[in-house]
Amino acid sequence: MAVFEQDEMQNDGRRIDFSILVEAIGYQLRRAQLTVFQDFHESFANEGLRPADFSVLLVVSANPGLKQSEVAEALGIQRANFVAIADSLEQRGLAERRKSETDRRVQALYLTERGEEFARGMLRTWRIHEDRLVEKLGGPAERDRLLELLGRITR
Amino acid sequence: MAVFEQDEMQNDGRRIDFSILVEAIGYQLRRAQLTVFQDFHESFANEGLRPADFSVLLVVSANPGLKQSEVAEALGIQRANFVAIADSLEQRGLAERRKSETDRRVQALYLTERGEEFARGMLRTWRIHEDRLVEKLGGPAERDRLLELLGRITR
DNA sequence: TATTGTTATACTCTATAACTATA
DNA sequence: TATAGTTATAGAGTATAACAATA
Repeated sequence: MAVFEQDEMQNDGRRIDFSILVEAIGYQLRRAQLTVFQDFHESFANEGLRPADFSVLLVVSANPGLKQSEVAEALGIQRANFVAIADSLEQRGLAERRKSETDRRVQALYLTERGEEFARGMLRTWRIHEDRLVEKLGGPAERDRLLELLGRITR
Repeated sequence: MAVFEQDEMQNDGRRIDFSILVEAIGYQLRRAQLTVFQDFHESFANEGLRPADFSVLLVVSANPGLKQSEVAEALGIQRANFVAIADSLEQRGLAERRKSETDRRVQALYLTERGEEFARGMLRTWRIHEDRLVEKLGGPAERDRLLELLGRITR
């Protein structure tokens, strides 16, 4: 997304009137989300880690043995689209699929030892990213307040 | 996005541990944004109006005569991608391009009379959508607080 | 030379339908 | 019949390069 300031000077000195966009929750939510994802992307540029990979690694690490479809649904990812994500994590040696003994249809997901180690480093990088955001917000209290307000929208 | 609750019961009664995702600003921001855009999409299903169309109509209405590239940059849209948006608004008879007299390269944008009328109805629909969100948040004070926190991230 | 609008193109993300193997 | 994983595919949204017209 282009870097710009609201009510920025443009157009030969005339200010652009953003009208009610400045108070549109969806618009401001979208802009903030893009800003945060941009920072996330730069933080993980070396690892080539996308937000979806990050969330899958966290959930599988905390819930070893979950079915693919359970991880996918928990994260709001269609199971069809989850296949490529699991493929990539498996090819990178970070996760593995194991066929369930009791139901041969299901693939249970686990992190490899290398995956667990990768996740630990990933979390260190993530905390730096997150701390930068918390500082922008003004502190942990503001972070908590933001999360609480976002939660009211989501649930 | 799939409808789900955090820490929802899944996996035969075992709760899924979302680990630090519950306190990840980017993740919760993304979820909230998807929820709001989903509501926006349903609110404007009849008009077939996308968020980008909405923001362009608002900015052009409030700033008649802006150049295409100015509108695009203000909204964080690449000028190449803006062409199709302007095409569609023009084809629907809502906006029009007028070649500048002083600089024959630039296309200045204006809403048609029909476009202005459309925008007024659009705003009525939008306010219902927005009021629904404000109610979820708890009231106008919470809305203002959320916008303020989002602003700290964005700028 | 630089800028505006444009076209073409590619890449990511997301959504849907249909197949397979198992249950 | 139903479910889990998979494949194929299509549609958004977004990013970059290059071109024509104009400055």
